[in-house]
Amino acid sequence: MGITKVDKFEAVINRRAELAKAFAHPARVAILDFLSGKQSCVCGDIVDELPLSQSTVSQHLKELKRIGIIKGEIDGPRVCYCIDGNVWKEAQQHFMETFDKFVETNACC
Amino acid sequence: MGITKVDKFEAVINRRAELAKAFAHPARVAILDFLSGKQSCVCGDIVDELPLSQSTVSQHLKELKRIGIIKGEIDGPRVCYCIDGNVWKEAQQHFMETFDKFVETNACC
DNA sequence: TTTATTAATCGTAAAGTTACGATAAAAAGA
DNA sequence: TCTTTTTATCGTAACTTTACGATTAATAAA
Repeated sequence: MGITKVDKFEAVINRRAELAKAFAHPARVAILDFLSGKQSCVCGDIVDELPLSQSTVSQHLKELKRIGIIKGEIDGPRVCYCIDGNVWKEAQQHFMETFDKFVETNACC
Repeated sequence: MGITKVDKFEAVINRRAELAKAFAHPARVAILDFLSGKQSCVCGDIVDELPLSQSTVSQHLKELKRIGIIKGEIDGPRVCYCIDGNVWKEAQQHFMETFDKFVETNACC
């Protein structure tokens, strides 16, 4: 099918999966890494940073915007992108909760 | 195409994306959440926890095993699953580095 | 030995993802 | 106004993912 049964899971679970999806492709990891390393908006040069075509990069940026983890603002002929601090924190919180839940014991395989 | 150009990115970037992929589907989030909440291996009843068929769950478990974040051990007719502590830590480290890199400033959109 | 039980694998259908070139749109600059 | 620059969108191809039922394999239980 290729269709994820989102309606069968709780909203938190789905949101967690969606936020993880932002980081689940090397191009998006590279984009987010690039943006998070800057102290201000990045205008224009994201495509030059990636080994992919302009349309493909644009598609990945669209997906990141859909998830909400980045914001884009039109600045003349260019577009300025940056991390959305609130969603970034939301993601961080989700992952922290996830990782903190596991406590290793020796009762295991 | 649907084929990710893994060869165009650094190994760290690709590994980071792969680890995120473990959390990028609600079924896998639910499985990992279930396993990380247990103090020992979970034998058998993962399928009952999920609103998906046995074969679909098995497929997700296979993917998680491929990534390395869970381990499976045969125990009679059942299989016991648990989180792989080392890979769990590896993922935690990757995400911590990722999230810590971004420092919010007011110079932005 | 025969019969459950449990999980993996197979086959397959449907939908999603990734990628690119071409085209369109929008604004700046000549 | 015309051209250039930049990004989004369209169209499309190829591959991947998700999902399920059916089957197989392996072990335990009767």
